[in-house]
Amino acid sequence: MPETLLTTLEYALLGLLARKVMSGYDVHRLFIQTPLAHFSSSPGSIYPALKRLARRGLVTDTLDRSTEARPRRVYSLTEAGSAALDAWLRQPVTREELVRNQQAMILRFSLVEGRLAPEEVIAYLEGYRREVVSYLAELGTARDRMAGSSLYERLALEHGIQAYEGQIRWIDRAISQIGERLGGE
Amino acid sequence: MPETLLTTLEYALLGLLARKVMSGYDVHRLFIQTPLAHFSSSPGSIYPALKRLARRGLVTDTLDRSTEARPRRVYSLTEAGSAALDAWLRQPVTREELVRNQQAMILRFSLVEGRLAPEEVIAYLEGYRREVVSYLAELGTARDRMAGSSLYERLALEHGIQAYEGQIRWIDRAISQIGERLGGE
DNA sequence: TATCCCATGTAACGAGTTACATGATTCT
DNA sequence: AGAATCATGTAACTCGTTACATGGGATA
Repeated sequence: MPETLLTTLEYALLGLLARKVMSGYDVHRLFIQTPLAHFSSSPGSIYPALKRLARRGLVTDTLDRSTEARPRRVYSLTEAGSAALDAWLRQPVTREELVRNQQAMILRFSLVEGRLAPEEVIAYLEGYRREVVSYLAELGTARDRMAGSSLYERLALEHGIQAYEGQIRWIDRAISQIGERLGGE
Repeated sequence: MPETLLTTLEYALLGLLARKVMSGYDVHRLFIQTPLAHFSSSPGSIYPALKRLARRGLVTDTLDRSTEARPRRVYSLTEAGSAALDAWLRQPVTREELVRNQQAMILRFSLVEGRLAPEEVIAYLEGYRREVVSYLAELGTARDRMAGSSLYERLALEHGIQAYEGQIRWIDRAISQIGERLGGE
């Protein structure tokens, strides 16, 4: 039913809260420190996003007074939040995402541990691969039509093409590594 | 003086209008047809952006009644617009852009024809390369610190690392091709 | 004592998205 | 005649950004 009702940031928060309970400030520090999924670490985005998730019933907030003098507002996933996260993780890569929202695409992959079976992850990557191949075909014909353009425009298009070709190589490696883990058990 | 006062879309519009006079609808069609710089083609973004540029004096609009029954509102660059475009084209790649706004980075490159000297373009690419190398070093240490993470998280980080490595290869090729053109004249 | 970091937020603003609106022209 | 396309826009909404505000605890 819900296709993509939440923003990428909100799904990222669900994914983080699925692992451990966190406060807004914990998220803030994580976004500053880790290069994974480079979101804005500004409180003006994080706190409102957590509030929206709470309003929708996907997370609950509790005031933790135990540890420190000042209470921390910590958030944890609800059942509904967990379900929404899983539904999102199972969404295949679309052309739209490939072109405009690669961040979401790879974020989703990075959050599947313990939530999707390895076979499902491989299926996700195979769908991703199909989209890249199909888009590369389109970029190839675009390149052929570009004979009259400037060197710089052609190089810019090459930049995109080579980036997607690199993604295919990554996908193939990833699939084989996940397969190894499957076989090795 | 103006660092980045305009949005990426607005700079893209300046770059297009630098080549030829266009109407909002022309831009719309271009964004639909070409894979270069995949912006939204919705009129709700294009028309307001053109109006903003006009309000700032970077473009002028004139009603073209000659060609068709319904007048088309066509936009052309002003001197100030041309200067703003050039200033933007000369801005080196920053870490921030590398991580969060690659679109702008490559868009800028694709628009330099006839506006920047090949030597300037090569300098731009060398700056771009330095930023990638420096960021890759950081990602490498992040990977080393990730020993405890899941296979998927590590693969997600590899995705980023390999993408940036691919960019270095593209930069080197681009520099040598531009150099060839320089030498061949 | 003053200043920095922890930790939480709010307010104003700007830009993009979606959806709607309009009317003319060309195609079927 | 009706549908699709050309061509221009507007309105409502949401989200993210920037900047500001607050106040406790630690450090100089």
